[in-house]
Amino acid sequence: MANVYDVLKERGFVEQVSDEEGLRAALDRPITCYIGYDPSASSLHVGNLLTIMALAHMQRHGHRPIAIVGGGTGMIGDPSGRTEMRQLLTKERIEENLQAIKAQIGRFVDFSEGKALILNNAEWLLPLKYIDFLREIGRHFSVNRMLASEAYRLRLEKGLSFIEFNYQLLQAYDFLYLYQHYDCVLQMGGNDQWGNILAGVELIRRVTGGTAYALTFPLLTAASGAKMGKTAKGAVWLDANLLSPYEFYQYWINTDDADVERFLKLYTFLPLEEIRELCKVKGAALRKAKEVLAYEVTRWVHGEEEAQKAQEASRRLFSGQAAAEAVPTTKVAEDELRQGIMVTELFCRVGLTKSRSEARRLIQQGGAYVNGEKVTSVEQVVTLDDLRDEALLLRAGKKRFHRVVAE
RNA sequence: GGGCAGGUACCCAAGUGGCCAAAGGGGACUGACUGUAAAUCAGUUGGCUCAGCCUUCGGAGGUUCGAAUCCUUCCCUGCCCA
Repeated sequence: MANVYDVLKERGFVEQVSDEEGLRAALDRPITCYIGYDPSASSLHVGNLLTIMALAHMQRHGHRPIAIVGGGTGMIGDPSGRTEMRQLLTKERIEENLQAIKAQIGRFVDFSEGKALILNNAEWLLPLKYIDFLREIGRHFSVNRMLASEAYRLRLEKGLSFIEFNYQLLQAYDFLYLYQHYDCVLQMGGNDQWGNILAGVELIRRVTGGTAYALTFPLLTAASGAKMGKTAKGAVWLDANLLSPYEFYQYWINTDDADVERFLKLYTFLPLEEIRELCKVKGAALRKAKEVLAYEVTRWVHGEEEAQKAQEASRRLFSGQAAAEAVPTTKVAEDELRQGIMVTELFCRVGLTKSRSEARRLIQQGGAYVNGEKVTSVEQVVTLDDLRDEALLLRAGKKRFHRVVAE
């Protein structure tokens, strides 16, 4: 079997490694590795998906991945890469999120028979004794060095509270703990975690004399510069309740030309030759590759059936046909429709616009459509008669659709 | 605890008694062009019963015909001192 390191490297997962030769050699035999997840939200998002892909690759190559859900570190909040202190979450909130995330990761990684583990670092972090911790772990950290690091320099200008300053020690301690109790020798994470991960590698060396490795993934930004998995409307969630499979599919099919190949390598398991073949073309033909990307990722996250529905809905909408059920839908009382609803009100209600003023503007700018026909007046009213096949298709701009049904 | 500098719309950032729903930039949205891409150009970007009205400039009070702008007080942040 190929060495995972080579697989990860050629698919574009590797940004930095602490000891390339050493790690590659270590990966010749099954090892245990880990990635930490932050329980600050009840769902993971596309940004995390990259790291889940990495865990999946590890597992497929016979290694044992551990997913740490940061029930303990989540109580602190990582200052890296942030300019402001994050809001501290309550214990209850963290516990809820943790359960949700645990279930989510389970869909991508096989946790049966100890083939992978999912652990909550609260288990060993919460019982820590302050003085003991300072004497055993704290003494290995140089404040001077921490302050000099890139991760903290930014925050030094904006302010950094003591609680956040401790984050790195805790994450390093996690790694040490996993090294000692689970034989875990590799920690991976986004490149913003480089400093924290290295701190762990070093702590392991100082405390045990052992060797551990660090590997970071590129912090993905789309060619547009936007952070991966973030849209103006918020994160691209993996949870179907937070973001429907249709919308998820749309996110991917709208990928920049320049990103398609890179994303196919990172977010799908398609063989590299196939990906290269798909991306050989230029121009509009590249849309085929985007379709494959959108379909594959949606399938991996939401399952075959949902992926098919999303794809079909997408194809139909953009070829001018009626709306399929997978399109985001809002129910409106039949009585209300019978009496008639202002278009501005309707666009606002289904979330296509944030306010009626915005809907009004949209109409004035010629970007509002009902059943494919441009809305020409802000006064326009929609009634039951406008239903086609029991549904109403609203469109804002070029590609935001919403379906309305009566109930 | 003391001194200083700050807290403006999604973000950055002007404004320092009326001409301020608040410059400029970023972002976002719409239109043109297109390929559900990018780039480019143009417009829009607090709310509403929209030629008008209402609510915003850290919170609460106050001065004034009139405040984002002045005063009091409270909260928060940074820097310096302890």
